[in-house]
Amino acid sequence: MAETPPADPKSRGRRSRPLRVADAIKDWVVEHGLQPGDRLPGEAELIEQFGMSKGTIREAMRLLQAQGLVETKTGPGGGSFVGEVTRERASALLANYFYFRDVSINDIYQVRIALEPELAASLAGKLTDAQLAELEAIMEHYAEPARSAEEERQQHVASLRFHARLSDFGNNALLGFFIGFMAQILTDLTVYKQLYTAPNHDLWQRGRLHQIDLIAALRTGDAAKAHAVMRSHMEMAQSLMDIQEAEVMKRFIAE
Amino acid sequence: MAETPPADPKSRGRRSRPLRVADAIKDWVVEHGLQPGDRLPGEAELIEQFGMSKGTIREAMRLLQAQGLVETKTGPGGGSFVGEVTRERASALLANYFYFRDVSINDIYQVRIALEPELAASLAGKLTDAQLAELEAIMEHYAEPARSAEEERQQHVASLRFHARLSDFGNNALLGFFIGFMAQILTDLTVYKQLYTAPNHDLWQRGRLHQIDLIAALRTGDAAKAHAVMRSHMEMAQSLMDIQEAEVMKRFIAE
DNA sequence: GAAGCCGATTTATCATGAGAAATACAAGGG
DNA sequence: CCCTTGTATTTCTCATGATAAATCGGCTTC
Repeated sequence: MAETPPADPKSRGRRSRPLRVADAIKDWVVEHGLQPGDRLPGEAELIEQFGMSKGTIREAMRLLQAQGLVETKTGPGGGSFVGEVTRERASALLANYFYFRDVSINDIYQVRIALEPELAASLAGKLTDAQLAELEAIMEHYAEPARSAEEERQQHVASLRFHARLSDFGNNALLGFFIGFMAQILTDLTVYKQLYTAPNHDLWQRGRLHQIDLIAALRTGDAAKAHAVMRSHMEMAQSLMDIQEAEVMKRFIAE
Repeated sequence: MAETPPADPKSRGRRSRPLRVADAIKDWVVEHGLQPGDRLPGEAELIEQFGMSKGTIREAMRLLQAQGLVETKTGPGGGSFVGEVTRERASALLANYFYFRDVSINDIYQVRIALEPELAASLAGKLTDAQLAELEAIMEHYAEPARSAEEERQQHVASLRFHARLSDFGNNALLGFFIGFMAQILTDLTVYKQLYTAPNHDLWQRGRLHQIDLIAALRTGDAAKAHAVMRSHMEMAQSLMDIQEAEVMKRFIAE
């Protein structure tokens, strides 16, 4: 139980020492099937095991920390722990990839139009009453039409939270992440870039009806209906957004 | 031009110093619009600018390095440079997120079925002759039925490369990444987990016809046909794969 | 004159030790 | 009983020096 990572990465390779130490620790976590929250050996132990200096070990831990694989705490009972890679963190890391690549709002909606109806259909008849209630609670945030740009923005953010929660309820983690990632990007764009500033009563009404219909279809288990409603909803949302051209993902560099 | 990052992150905050230094460097890159390959200040300069010790600065650089945002080289003209976040690296970082979450082959195919036809349709009539030729060249790798499990595996990998290249040709970087990510995961599963070991002449023939039809539809610009063919192809591939249940993404911890 | 070698220089990398900050837990005072 | 205070533990930060890696430029050689 008091086992510690193997000391072999001392062997000369082209990779730097911190990289090799990080590799060794990752392998060690995998082999021992450690779970998020489990404690890793402390700095002192690692120094002893690997026979390397404190700085090298610390740099290795920073590498792992940046990937969200470990978290460190000071104090008694502190140390390094296997980290929980949250969706937020994974999204932030992924956003780096898009920093130097142009992604327009329309690009995001091309993917949303393909994925969101798929999710809705697969969730029809599978949600608990509590989950449906939570979704309806979120909808309360836009039960009334917005009377200002600021209110409109808040409603839009709430609407995106609706989609993000829906993606959490599915049992397909991959699909859930992709949808959640896009919802987060759009949320950030809405908040920081002040998107969506033109309240429109007619579109608000149609959007709200969509979600009411969607909830109903989800409740009754009508997959085809859920798919169709979500598709209409996405297409409407896209037509609202595509005024904004080539709004890119700049400024989304990870934490 | 010889400007260097601001020295303000010395201010006391809750975030650790390396984190604040990393933040400052990222902001500096963004503000100055630096491109991949551009040189960042050397260690010595950063030490001076931030008024922090070498170790702290190095830990900050390791944080950025782990995210693929900087690369370092030794020697004259060496130093730290703005890094290129490749699809491989972004995929590896994202794979960490799925390490503790079960993702089955069927989950991957649920997303592929939604996305790949969308990509094919949007690419119809938009590919150059050179791109079409490259795709046909990849298809040569499975022009003949496989006669062994090993050959079958190689053909499957080639087929995945076909999809990955197709995703590169689109002008939607988001859609391209998602598809490329899944192709990479499936490739790794095929190579390391020895998936797809049962050659089947009938299915091989149908799969090949799909891709021939797809190339034709892409060439003539028949978006609806491209969409339909790709959908059939994905559904067939899924039926081949779903023997493997709940094959998870373990062992895909980032570099 | 061109190609290949080789050392000088620049840069990151590794090591060590001392001390500061942060935190949990327990003991003492109101 | 609650609040404060002390103390042990652990990471975090700093300072400095020595080492290794990689490249540039001049030199030799053909």
